[in-house]
Amino acid sequence: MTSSAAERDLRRAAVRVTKQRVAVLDAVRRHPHADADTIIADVRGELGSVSTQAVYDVLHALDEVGLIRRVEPAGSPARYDPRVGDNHHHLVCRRCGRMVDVDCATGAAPCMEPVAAQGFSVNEAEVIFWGYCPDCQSLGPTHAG
Amino acid sequence: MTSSAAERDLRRAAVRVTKQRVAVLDAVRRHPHADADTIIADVRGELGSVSTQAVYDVLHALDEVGLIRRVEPAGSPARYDPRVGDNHHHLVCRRCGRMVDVDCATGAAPCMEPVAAQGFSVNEAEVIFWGYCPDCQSLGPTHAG
DNA sequence: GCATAAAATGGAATTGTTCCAGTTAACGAG
DNA sequence: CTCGTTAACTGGAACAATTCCATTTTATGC
Repeated sequence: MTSSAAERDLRRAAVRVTKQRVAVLDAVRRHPHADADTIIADVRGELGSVSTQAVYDVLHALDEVGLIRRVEPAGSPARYDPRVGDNHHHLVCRRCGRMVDVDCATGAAPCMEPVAAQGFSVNEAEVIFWGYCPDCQSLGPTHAG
Repeated sequence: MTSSAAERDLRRAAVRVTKQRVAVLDAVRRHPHADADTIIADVRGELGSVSTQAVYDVLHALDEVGLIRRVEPAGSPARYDPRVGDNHHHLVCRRCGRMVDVDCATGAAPCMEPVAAQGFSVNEAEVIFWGYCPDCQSLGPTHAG
């Protein structure tokens, strides 16, 4: 088996390369914004078996070295985003939970403005837009309307 | 005991007024951005005893009628904010979890811009600024640096 | 190949929150 | 102001997502 993209990226990030790690990174890339359960299921499909713990460990490790990004919308388990290195934001459907990327529409990181508000030193602005995805608009809100 | 502010607000919101509800609303107002545990402890201090469930129920009810607002920063239990009706955002300390309100610094709801992005209909923009509070800046990051 | 430290395993434990069935209490009608 | 209806509260069990722990396995440097 030749060196996959995931494998190279892991090696470059100076972390040990294991089949579990390669599989998890590939899974996140195949399913952008998926939750841990989805990743675990996908990885099990690839490798036959992996411990739940291993997947959580890998997701943390990948997040730490910046190969993936953890996003945690209110009321949802954590999601994992393979797109990193830019400061894009997210749009989440209130009904089905679907999540898509959005570039900061008003320019470069407009929301970083209040850098020194109340004596805080701010280094990240996390923006989540809530609404309804195309499929769910017709159906109307199920709850939390 | 005369009708308290909390009591009046509840009545106006057309929900039943119970001592638990009054106590919870007062507790949230006394401790802005507190989590459920803190509210439960405070309410128990006031009333002697309340079921955990009752407090959760009330918090949900108050959120639903718009008397409080639920905020859920990543990695933290839900917090409850008594300030409602405006679209202010939050600043959260990575070290101690302290949360403060911030008005949207770049004008009126600048982050609502991508209203129709990708076919979604957006009706809320949630912004969380991450950084270090004045007290924690000197101490440096404990983790997640 | 061998040593060693990092990663994976499996199982139990936590945390925050919700579900459920039964009891209590608020409040509108009489 | 008593009664009935229905919402709210109680207590206890259940749950989902995640983490902790001790042990075993495995990737990588020498």
